[in-house]
Amino acid sequence: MSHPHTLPPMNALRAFEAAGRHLNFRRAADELFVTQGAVAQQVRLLEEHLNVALFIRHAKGVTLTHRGKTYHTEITHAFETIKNATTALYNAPKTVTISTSPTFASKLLLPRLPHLIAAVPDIELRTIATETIADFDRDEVDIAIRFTKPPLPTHLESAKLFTQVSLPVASPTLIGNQSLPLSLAQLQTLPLLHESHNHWSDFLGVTHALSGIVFNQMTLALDAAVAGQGVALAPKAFIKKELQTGLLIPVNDKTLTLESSYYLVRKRTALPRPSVDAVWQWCLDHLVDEETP
Amino acid sequence: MSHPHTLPPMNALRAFEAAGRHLNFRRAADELFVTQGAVAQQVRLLEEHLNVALFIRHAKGVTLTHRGKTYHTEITHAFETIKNATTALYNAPKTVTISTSPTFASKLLLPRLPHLIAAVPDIELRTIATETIADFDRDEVDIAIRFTKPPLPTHLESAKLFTQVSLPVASPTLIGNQSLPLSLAQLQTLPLLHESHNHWSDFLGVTHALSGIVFNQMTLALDAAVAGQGVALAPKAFIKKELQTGLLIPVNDKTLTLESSYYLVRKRTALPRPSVDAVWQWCLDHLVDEETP
DNA sequence: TGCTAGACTGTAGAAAATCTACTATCAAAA
DNA sequence: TTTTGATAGTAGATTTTCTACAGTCTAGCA
Repeated sequence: MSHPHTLPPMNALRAFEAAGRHLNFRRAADELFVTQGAVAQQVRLLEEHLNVALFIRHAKGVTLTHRGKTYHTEITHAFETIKNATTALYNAPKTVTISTSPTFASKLLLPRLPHLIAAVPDIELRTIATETIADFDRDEVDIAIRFTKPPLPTHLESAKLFTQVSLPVASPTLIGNQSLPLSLAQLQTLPLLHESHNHWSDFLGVTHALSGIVFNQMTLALDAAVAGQGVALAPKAFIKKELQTGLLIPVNDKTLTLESSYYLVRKRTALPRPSVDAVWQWCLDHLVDEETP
Repeated sequence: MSHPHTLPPMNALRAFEAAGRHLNFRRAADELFVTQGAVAQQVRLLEEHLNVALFIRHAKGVTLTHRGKTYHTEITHAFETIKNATTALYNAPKTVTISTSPTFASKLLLPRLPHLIAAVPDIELRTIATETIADFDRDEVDIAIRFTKPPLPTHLESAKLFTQVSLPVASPTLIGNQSLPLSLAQLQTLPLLHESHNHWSDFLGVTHALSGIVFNQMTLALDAAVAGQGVALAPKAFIKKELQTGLLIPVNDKTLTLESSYYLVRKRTALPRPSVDAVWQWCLDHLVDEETP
């Protein structure tokens, strides 16, 4: 007896589809890389399962019965759908998603993005720049750039990009004619530009509250510093250009090295991801700061 | 490496389809009557084959990735097609095809057809009445009624319906006031109605050509006899009604029994065919002539 | 903070399905 | 009549698939 609610055996269906298309078990077998007997067996199995004669066996080949013909048309349709969907999946552009902070994105990643795109032309890049850490799974993030410190969970693979070394910097217009370096005392007479993490206290070695403007993103604090609104405690890696062009200058030689560093992070996975590997490698080659290892 | 031209493993696809529908491997496993591990394994296999992550594994269940979602929609479609086609096949009316000669059809089968249809109400009956014997395979004939003699090929199953016993019959109007029975000599003075097989010679025990009208179907010869146009050599089983109603009467008591008989014939087949069995049985019950075994 | 329940992963061995390699048949064509 | 090209059938080998079970993870709860 047949069970109307169960699908027929899939492999038998596949054999039927090929056999019905070729109207020849041997050619169908060749297509499926099996022997003629295997196809004959699978077709017989399907006919028994459905309890319907699908083929008429002649001495020279087979033909489909009326009902077999109808059934074959629909089954072929279904297999076409599967084949197309699978091909589409293969041919879909490989997307790689990079999660990072807005500051890292605007200061280091985005300026180099054209170069990255040129390096991996077949890959569709997606960048998620969020203040709060993105979830690898929920957001389908392939590679994250995170400000953290070891040890990382074992299911994550990581590579250090650079240590965060921060300098007190200001616009030359703010310094005016004061002679550099400024002492810490002199420094505190200037407006301090804070980022949400309060690193000025550490830098200055004080515990009391410090006045100044608080920005929730480092980029904003840097923009403010460039605009001459105060002194920012800026990670060296983020202000290379400003230092080079003289838009910002260190007000003294003291630096603050934080315990956390910037790491490239990704989930370890069983599936090979050549596109992710390529982007990962590009990041290692172009985002590692040699001067602040 | 993946082979774009080969379909993915069918059973893995089936597991993926169920898992994606339930978004839960255990429930998918229950639906497929396997264990949760089997589904997990099949899904993993598919992901490896396609080299695409289809599911995101959380601690509490799974969700589809973007690409998994797209793929799942299409695969579900394909499986729906298969399920519908299969259901349609199950629910298609069972057709049974009977092949017979036009004479047998008009004299014995067609008059009883309403009764047969009533006896097997779910079955769609198809009757092929041809002078030349129909091909079981080409014409997809399930049951044939054939005038033949043993032995039949072993791949055919057969049951004898009746022996063909022929009588010389004529319309009472043709006989007029001649007294019955007629001698063979008297008989030969009347017009003889021939069917394409020339049985009159055998009946009369003569070798020379006999005059008369030749019909290519027995029914036509019988109609001619009823119309008083001559004497026909008619198989008893075909003229029961005419004898009963007196439209035809035997002109003497001599009969001709042919070597061949009417047989019910069908191909032996591995597939169970309850509808064919039912029609076969009805034929045995209602077409066997007890009087001419 | 620790526990529990529910969900997935991974793996070895068992079970089942599938394939191969034949041999047997069949009928059209030579 | 023989040959050829096709399918059927079958036993045993091979491959796939499943089960069973131990491990890991995490949300929710006490």
